[in-house]
Amino acid sequence: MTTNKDTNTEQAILEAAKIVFVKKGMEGARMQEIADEAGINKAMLHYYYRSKDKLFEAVFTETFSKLVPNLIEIVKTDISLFDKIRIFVGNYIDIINENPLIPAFIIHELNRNPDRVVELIKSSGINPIFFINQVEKEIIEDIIEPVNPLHLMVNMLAMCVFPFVARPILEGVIFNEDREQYEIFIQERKKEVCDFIINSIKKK
Amino acid sequence: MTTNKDTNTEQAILEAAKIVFVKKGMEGARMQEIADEAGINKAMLHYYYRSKDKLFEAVFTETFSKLVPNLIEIVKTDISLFDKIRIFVGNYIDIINENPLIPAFIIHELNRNPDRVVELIKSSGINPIFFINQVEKEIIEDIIEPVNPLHLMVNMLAMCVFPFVARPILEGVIFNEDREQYEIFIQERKKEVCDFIINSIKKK
DNA sequence: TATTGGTTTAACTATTTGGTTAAACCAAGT
DNA sequence: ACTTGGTTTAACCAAATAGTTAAACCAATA
Repeated sequence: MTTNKDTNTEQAILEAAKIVFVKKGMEGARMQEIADEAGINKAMLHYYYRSKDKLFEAVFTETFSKLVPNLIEIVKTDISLFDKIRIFVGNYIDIINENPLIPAFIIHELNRNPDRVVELIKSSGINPIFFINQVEKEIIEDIIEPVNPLHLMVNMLAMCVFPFVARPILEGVIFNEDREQYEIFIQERKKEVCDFIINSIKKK
Repeated sequence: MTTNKDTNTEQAILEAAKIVFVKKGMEGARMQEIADEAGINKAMLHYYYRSKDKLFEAVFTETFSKLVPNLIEIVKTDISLFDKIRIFVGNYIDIINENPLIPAFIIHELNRNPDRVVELIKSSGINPIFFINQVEKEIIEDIIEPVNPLHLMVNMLAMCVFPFVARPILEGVIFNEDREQYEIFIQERKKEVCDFIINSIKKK
């Protein structure tokens, strides 16, 4: 009947909604602002996505899934723990660096609707057991020092995510609003965090 | 003129507002909900604090200052880096554990109003230079391995804060909603994080 | 007891905001 | 050219919500 201009508009809405929702969270975002961002009328949002809730749901699911698949692959790959940590940390930091507001977005939603987020994670294929098993295996094989695998994993994730969540603080308090320096810092971290972890668990 | 019942009410409002704001953020919170929580009329909120903004400001400043002074003392104390890390991590985790929603609250506000938060931090007396200097000193004195002090500091903060921000994920995905296990995990971390850090930077 | 002045309440207002609707628009098919 | 059916718009509605106001309340005190 007509061209699939609908796909364009629908996608444009999603992109705009992503920008606004990720920045302001569900409650902070205004439908009007999303419409403006997409350069369309407010009624279009409802035409394509029924309600604010539905639109948010679409944005959240899409945003979340951007973070996951790559990392699942890495964790399942059959390589040494040290290599795995290097690749995981490097990729994770790179991915977040491309969408640096995502962590705060997920944290906000995690507070607002913990069950949904947990459910999403569970059904995403993320399973910490792979990583934990490998750590335990390499401890037994005397490749690394004894270490609690769960704490190790949480430490790794923490060090990757935190600098993005705390970006305004780092940029404002440490780097005197110099974005360049902050970006260098983030790039450094890919090596720095790995060295820090491996240094801590390697056999002496 | 009258008793200082006003102080009671004013304080009651602040407590109630803290609970609601910390949990739901500025936009998610409703004045009516705060009034209900305080067991008073909605108009009282405006009588004592003029506007939602002003009330939020009061809550945020108070909440933030709960986090800071203790830690500033520790950082300035003249003890070895290892001792300092042990005390800092232990105290920081304990303090947050008493108000576990504060980190997410600050993160949310950090996104909404970065400048205000950065200003507040700057004027709070927090100064990373003390910590950084000590790290550099102990490197020169050959007490610890060479390490980038800034990354070290960020790593430490990250590992302390992250488990609270990600609590629903840990509890839901790792501990199968068993709050007890999560609490044990947090307690373990006070030792685990310190060992992890010190292990990484100590001379071999 | 009557006055005073801060405190509290209930009812009200103005505005914001998510959502609806009916009509206009436009590209494709006949 | 005209019909058709999805797309887009402007105007509108209803609910939610921050904020206001005027009157009632109450404890101290003269």
